[in-house]
Amino acid sequence: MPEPRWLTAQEQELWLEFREFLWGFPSAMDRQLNRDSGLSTGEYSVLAAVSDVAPGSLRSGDLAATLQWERSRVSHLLRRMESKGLIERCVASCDGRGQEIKLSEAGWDTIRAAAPQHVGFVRETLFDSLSTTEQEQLRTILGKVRGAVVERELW
Amino acid sequence: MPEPRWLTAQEQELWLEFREFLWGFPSAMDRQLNRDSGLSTGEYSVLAAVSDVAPGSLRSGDLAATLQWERSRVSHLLRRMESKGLIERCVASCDGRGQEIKLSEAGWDTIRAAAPQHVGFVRETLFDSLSTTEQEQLRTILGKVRGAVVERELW
DNA sequence: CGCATTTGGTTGACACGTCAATCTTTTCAC
DNA sequence: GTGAAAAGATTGACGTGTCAACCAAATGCG
Repeated sequence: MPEPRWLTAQEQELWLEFREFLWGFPSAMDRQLNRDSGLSTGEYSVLAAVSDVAPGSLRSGDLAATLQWERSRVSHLLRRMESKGLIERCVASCDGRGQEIKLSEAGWDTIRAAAPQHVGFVRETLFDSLSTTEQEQLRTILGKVRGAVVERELW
Repeated sequence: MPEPRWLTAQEQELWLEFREFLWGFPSAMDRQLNRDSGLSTGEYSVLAAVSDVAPGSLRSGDLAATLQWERSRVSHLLRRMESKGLIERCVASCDGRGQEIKLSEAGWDTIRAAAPQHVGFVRETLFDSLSTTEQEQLRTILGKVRGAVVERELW
């Protein structure tokens, strides 16, 4: 077994910062959403996705595809959101297996109130703090790292 | 209430990619660790942290400080790791409240086997795929975004 | 038609993190 | 010393995600 190439001190620093960021940013987003709207990131994603489609309702499987989530993850979250009164579910008209998802009144109110604040958070933290050049750099960098992960078949 | 500045199409794209990355990279890391060593990211962090200190044992609170985790998170994970036989706990000699954490034999074997592969993953995905310049750019960008989040008191 | 397979979705067990409450030992002011 | 407050750590309830097993409706092939 060849000795692995350990990280240099500099690399270690970047790696630590990177890992902290990977944990910290999503947590911050969660806190912002929860504080301002009582929503989790997942709940926000669902409300945003469903409110974004034209007919105002969505099949649960399509939702999973849109969000790139596992079916069961969607199912669990929808159950909790239904019990909170954020969404409504009924069997699909065309396919007896399917579930039609739509927002309740409360769901609409919630997403309408939450969206501006959440977009504000994203804009202020991600876009206002980075130049256009840096945004391009970030995109490039994410793409490369993602590519390397995909190559290893771990994405 | 002023109409928020919504995201442009370009911004939306970066934002989506960013969010996917924030979810995807840690998941990939988890998969790598679990596949190669049967460890979760958290378990790896604990083994790495404890194995890194000179005396080979650590107070649970110091571990929490090192990892920047909440005490209860550490406590829960240590309980699970102890039941798996990865670590051992005993009351601290100098302070009856404290817990001394040390790796079991199995814990040592596990971290010794896991570390090279994990470092390999990090190196191949993060460092080999980015130029030195890009690594610097990434560091700058993360710092700026983090700063903006900190300013909003959400980090 | 009839039955196996596929597809849409749910469920249960479990790992993980957070928060608030709790417990015990230590500290410290008097 | 003694009692209140602080410090170290655990616990329990709950939200969230994964995986594997499962159920029911739809499909499709003989």
